[in-house]
Amino acid sequence: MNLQDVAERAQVSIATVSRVLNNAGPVKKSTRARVLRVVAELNYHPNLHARTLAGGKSRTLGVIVSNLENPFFLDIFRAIESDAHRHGYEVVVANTDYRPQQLLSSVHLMMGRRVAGLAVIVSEMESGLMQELMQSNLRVVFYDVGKAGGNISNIRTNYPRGIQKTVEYLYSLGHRRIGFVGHHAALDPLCDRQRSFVEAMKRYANQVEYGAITDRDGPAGGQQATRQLLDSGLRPTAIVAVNDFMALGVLKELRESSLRVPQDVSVTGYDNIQLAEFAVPPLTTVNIPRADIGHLAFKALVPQADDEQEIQGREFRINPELVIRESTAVAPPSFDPCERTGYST
Amino acid sequence: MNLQDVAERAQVSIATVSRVLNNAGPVKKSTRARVLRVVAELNYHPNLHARTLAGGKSRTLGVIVSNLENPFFLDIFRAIESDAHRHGYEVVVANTDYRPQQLLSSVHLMMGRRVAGLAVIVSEMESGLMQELMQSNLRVVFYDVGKAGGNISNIRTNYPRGIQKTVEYLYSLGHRRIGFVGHHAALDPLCDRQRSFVEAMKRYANQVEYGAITDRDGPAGGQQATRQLLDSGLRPTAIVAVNDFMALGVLKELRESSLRVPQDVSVTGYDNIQLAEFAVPPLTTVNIPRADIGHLAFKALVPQADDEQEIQGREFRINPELVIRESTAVAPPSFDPCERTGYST
DNA sequence: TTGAAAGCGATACCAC
DNA sequence: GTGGTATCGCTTTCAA
Repeated sequence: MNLQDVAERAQVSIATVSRVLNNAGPVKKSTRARVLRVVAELNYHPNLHARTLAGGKSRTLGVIVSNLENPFFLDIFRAIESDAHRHGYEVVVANTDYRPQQLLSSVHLMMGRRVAGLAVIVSEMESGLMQELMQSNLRVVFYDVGKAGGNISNIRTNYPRGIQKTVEYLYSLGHRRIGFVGHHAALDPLCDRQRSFVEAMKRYANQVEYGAITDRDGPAGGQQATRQLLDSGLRPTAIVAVNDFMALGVLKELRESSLRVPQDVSVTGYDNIQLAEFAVPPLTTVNIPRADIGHLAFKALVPQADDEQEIQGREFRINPELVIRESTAVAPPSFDPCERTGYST
Repeated sequence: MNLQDVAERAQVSIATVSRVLNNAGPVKKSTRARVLRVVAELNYHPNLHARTLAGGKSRTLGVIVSNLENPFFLDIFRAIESDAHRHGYEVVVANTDYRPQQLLSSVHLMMGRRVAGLAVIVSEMESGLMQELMQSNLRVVFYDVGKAGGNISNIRTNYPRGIQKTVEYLYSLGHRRIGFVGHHAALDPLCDRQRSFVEAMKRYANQVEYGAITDRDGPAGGQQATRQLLDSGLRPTAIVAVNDFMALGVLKELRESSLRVPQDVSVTGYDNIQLAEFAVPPLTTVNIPRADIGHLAFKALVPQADDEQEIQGREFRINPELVIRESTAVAPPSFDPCERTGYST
């Protein structure tokens, strides 16, 4: 069914039907009513592909994330979507599962859709794609990667700073043997996170750090990595998880190993997703305001009328704040002060 | 940038470029190479809107869910998406947040996109929309609602059966005062779930049931409803949550009220999402195989070559199985056997 | 206030 | 093998 069908039945031209459907141009009230009636009768819905093709403009935003299952990404997506809807935009989301190849094809798919803007909130960004995006004239906003300028905006949260605050806090509680639990070490941005941890540890002389990296984000991955960590021989008094979602698994493995949190081992997460409050015990973590990030992303992609100036190519900074709950406490007295070191993946 | 640009630069007609891009029809190897080189140089990506418009077919599936945040829905979506990608389809997802109005516009949006098929996995289905969908010739698959036939398939999980198994089990453990925690009682399908609980309870004479319904799916909603339940005066020895996601909040509220699970109060969920295993204590729940549901949905929407016959309008049934973990135990001795009854929302 | 017609960027059929 | 062109369903001038 198409405009033609509606037009015939309503005894008008397709141009008129189009005007009615778009509230564009003058239409006599009676004609308008008649057209609308026919549209309803026929249950007609305009072909959006034809519409964007003819119209030129897209009114659709693309959002690409690494792992929709991790509430961190979902929250950002939802904030973008809500702003978008409020402004008459649609958004289509793509999930990459941390696969660079999937990211590439998702980006191309979005380009094919001629989206009005693209938010790339992923951990698997690679420089080649970065280049391609910069050369395109697609409006893009990145998360914690790349630099602003031209068609590119970005949002930075300073992960190292958050980790540093965490390590500092644990140190102040007397923790010396601290383990790190992460995932996908092969991806640059995630490797950087791991490195942030190592750097933070270095600031405190004679520290031992140990990391276990798994290939899955999420509770199951966190649990597996923790098992590794415990088996490694290091007996950490604290474990820093790369994010809250993984920390959930850390807690579980400790519990199953009869280690009490926080009496025996302290645990920290990152992001402050809602589940962090529902964990047992509630997680000490670093707050990253996902909703704000979503709103900023939207602003970066859709120039607002009331914006003082051109916002294209802007850089936004977000400050990570430590949120202390019940998964951290003073380090237990050290029964076995033998120091070991090592970093396995 | 369009086919024309590529064609000119490669010194061929747009028809040839199209052939190359679609691997359709014969093209001389050298021409093909030249075209591909130009495509790469220009970083050209075909306009998908034009493509679907011209081609007629869509190669995109629509998925509409009530709450992406609830892993139940996300898991189904991911299964559909994975099958889709394997078969060269794309999928676009829409979230309704349990709002019938949002469902309606999402459906219309999908129609506008001329999707090849639509999976409607929601709790807010209303009969009017149902009718509209049946009259359209869009291939649709529903979850736990409507009946198969024509362009409509559906997948049924027999929620009442699962709840009955749960209540039966709790009863066998000696529980008599059982509370129910749900959300969005105004929506028919969710109201049915609540009713399933009441029915199950009725099978056991002299039973008291009490329900607290909130307006949010999820842990926060679960917690709030549980507080209501505890304040109500009924002192339940068991709480049945409408799903695992809410049960997470139930557990938290009980913990904060110094009620031990399962010693003081037993708790059950529904769905068997992964988080159920990570809850403290791990949740007794009813397994609903989300991945299978996703695969079935895909099968219902995309007729497979190797399918013995027409699968359109088929009905799939799924059997809910009780999964016993550690959140349920024998009912504690009854200190206060005063019976109360009531059902608040 | 309305209609006719020129695109939008592809696909696909038909010639050559 | 390759090119020309009708067509998909809509938006958008331009005339009437």
